[in-house]
Amino acid sequence: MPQQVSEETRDRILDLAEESVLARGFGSLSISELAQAAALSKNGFFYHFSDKTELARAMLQRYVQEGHAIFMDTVSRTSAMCDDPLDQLLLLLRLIAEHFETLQDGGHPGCLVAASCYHDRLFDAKVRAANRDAILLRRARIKDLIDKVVAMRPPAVEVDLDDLADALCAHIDGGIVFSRVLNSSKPLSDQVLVYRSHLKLLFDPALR
Amino acid sequence: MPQQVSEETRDRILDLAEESVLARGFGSLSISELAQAAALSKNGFFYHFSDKTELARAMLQRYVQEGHAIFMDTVSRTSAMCDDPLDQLLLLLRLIAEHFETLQDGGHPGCLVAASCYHDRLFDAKVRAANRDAILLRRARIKDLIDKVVAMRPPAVEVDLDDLADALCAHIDGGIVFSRVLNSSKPLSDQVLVYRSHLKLLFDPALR
DNA sequence: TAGGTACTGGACCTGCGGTATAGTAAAGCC
DNA sequence: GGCTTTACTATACCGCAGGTCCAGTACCTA
Repeated sequence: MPQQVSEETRDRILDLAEESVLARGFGSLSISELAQAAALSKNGFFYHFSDKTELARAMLQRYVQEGHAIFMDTVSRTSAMCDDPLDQLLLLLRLIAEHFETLQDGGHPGCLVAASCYHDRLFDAKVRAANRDAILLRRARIKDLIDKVVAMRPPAVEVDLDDLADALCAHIDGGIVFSRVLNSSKPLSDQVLVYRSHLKLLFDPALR
Repeated sequence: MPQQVSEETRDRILDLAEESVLARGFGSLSISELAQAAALSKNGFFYHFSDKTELARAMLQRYVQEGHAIFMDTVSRTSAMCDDPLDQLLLLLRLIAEHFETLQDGGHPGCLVAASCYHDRLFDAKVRAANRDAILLRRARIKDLIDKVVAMRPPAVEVDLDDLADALCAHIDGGIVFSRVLNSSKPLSDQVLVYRSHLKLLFDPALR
């Protein structure tokens, strides 16, 4: 009865799978339960995904694409709002922190990249490679922003810019762990603000 | 045939379980395989742990205790090596970074606290509470060190000291993700050094 | 009306978590 | 030397989940 298009059902499965994987881990994801939650038979699930690994691949791909789109969208909004690269970056971080803070009950659902890195032996080399590419792409996009800042004013101390770019993701991934364990969205947004404060110290001449 | 004491076998099981959980996640941990790897029958495993949840509890408990002991040991070594609190803290971070850098092939095995926070719905409230207490304890120990620094010299900008203490764990947890995904120990030690550089900027008067 | 799409239902196999029962080799004790 | 405890093994079993196979079927499009 294909009144419902394939894409819709696929996305519904991915939504439910993502929620479950972030809460219980990939190995504990039950395909029967997942199918039931998506109002499908077990075979209905296997019509869309050949097996669990293909599901994992699709989840990660969608997660990375969506995350990248949201990030780039926020970047373009901030660059429209102010001219100075440092102001743009600081504003971006404030927006990210505010976004995280508005997340209610239970805080951030979790980062699939971080979660899947703790399941990596479950996946094949393709999935791991996609994960690596996703991380390197994000580092590159953040580094673009930092590079623009550095071009205008040198940092207060010497620092590797790749590492500095990675540090944002580190604060976020670490902040997610705190937020989950302490069951509050505050530690996550606070970690973004710690990073923001670090960049201000590094680049803001008014503080020297 | 009790020529081997219970503790030894238990620790052997926990070692193997930890390795497997960090590589594949808790849900994918097979008790049959685990028992076989530990040269035990399946019933031999259940002699030591009543079920998977008790295994998880024991793993986390041991991980947290050992981690705390190593951390406190390193702290006492650094406090014997220099007098100034800032020097002690900066030295501690350098030692931690160096320790991480020496880890070969595949880098850091992973943080069980971070891994288990992505499996938390699998565990009971007791395990989650223990996890929370472990994180708060570690935050408190790091904050002790930062407090001593602040007592001697104020930070360059206002910053929440709890958040600053959390940031170290965030850099480490995030660094572990990078190290695992990029298959190198460097990103992890670099993240510790980024944190170190941040603290120097905040507290070192020579940089102002 | 033919063929593709998006499924359902049911049978089946394998393997795992977990339980139960019976047995056993070694060590410690009295 | 016998008794108990410790630390297991072996075998059998249950229920459930992942996954495969096959036969069908309601709807849509050409």
